[in-house]
Amino acid sequence: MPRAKSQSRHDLVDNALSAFWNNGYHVLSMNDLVRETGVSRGGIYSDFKGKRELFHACLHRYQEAAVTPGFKQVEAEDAGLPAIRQFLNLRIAQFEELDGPGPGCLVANTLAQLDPDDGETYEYLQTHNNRLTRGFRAVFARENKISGILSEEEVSALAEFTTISIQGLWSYSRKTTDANALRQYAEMLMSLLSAKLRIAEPS
Amino acid sequence: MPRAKSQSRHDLVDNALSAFWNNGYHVLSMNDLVRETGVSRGGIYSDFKGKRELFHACLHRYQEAAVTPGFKQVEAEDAGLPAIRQFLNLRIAQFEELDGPGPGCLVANTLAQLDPDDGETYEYLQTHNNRLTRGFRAVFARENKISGILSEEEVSALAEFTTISIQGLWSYSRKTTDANALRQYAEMLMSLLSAKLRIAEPS
DNA sequence: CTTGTAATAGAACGATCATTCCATTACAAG
DNA sequence: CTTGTAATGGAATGATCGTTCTATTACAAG
Repeated sequence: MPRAKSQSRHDLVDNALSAFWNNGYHVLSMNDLVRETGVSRGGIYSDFKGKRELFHACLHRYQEAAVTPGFKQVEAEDAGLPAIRQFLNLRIAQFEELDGPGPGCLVANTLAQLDPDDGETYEYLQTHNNRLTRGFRAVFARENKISGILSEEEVSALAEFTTISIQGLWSYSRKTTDANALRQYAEMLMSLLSAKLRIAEPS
Repeated sequence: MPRAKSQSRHDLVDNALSAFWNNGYHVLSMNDLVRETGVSRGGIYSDFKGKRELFHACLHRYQEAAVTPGFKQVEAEDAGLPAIRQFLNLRIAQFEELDGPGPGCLVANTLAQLDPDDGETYEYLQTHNNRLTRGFRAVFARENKISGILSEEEVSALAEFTTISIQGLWSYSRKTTDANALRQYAEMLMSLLSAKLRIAEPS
């Protein structure tokens, strides 16, 4: 047993994820994947039917490796607006550790280069966005319960707005090296959300 | 003279633009371009050095063909928040004329699949975003002059936020067929901007 | 040690890529 | 009509793509 399969497969997906994330599905070749993951061609094809199936595994891993660590605070039972700010801060802090532009959001990147008839990938992206919107909506509903200013529809609309707007942030983070611009966006978003919910802005 | 060059070149870029816009740079092959534009391989290569140069011409055409028609109202000397709303409405109306999801924003799409060391394309995308931010900032500064609530820095931050946030809208429009979701986003954005500027929301 | 197996490196394959080239066609100018 | 030219369709090229296959290596179990 030259290589423990379960462990190697874990590393394979992990490394493939960051490779896809940084370079994009179409730009990244199998040669690149072999080099970046350290796993041979045969090894990859013994675990996955092909490039696309490996990519789908990476999309799944992306949730638990990149989204969940920050977003579980937003999904917590008692989460408020500060949880959303922490979610943004975490990703911006990760961005700051890099020298160049960040990889953005794998889901948003994939969406921009999605083959129109790739239904399987499409559904995954939908699931991701639904998760974000549901998390935001729960937070907004909780915050709104205090004042009760917004209707249920307005709370949902605000959650969907936040999901869409934040997609723009990850997209933008691929083009800039200035973490301050991202922080400024995050501050402004929190300010606008606080105002809409009639909540005193946190210092 | 079997084909008037100036006219054919105009059509070539126009058709190539919509092809790139819908399919993305890497997915679209030269065979596709020949088929979609109706111009032969030789014709394309006599006008452009290659696929990349044609794409850059399309990025340039994108400004005048897709961005300017709606955004010039925002850039007008007397433009206010309603001009921004009209800008969004126009693009959403164009989206509605399609049956499936829209092509989103060519700049945002390109950004998500940008080769990290393609500086020329990178600079073009920067220019596009600067144009949007400058337009928004002028509007916000004008609207803020009435009440004077926001500082100059806050006006700039709000403009940059708007540019980034709207990128998310175009990204999202690639995944949905529901124009109402886009309209709901636009309404919410305008509502948040109005609140920040302490302006009575337009009915 | 030998044996069995899992993973390797890398050749090979057919398809497709961007690009180049060329013989042919279409049409305006003379 | 003939001539010149601009554009065409399509073959050819070399590179690279995703995928398959094979001979070899590395290592645990007996």
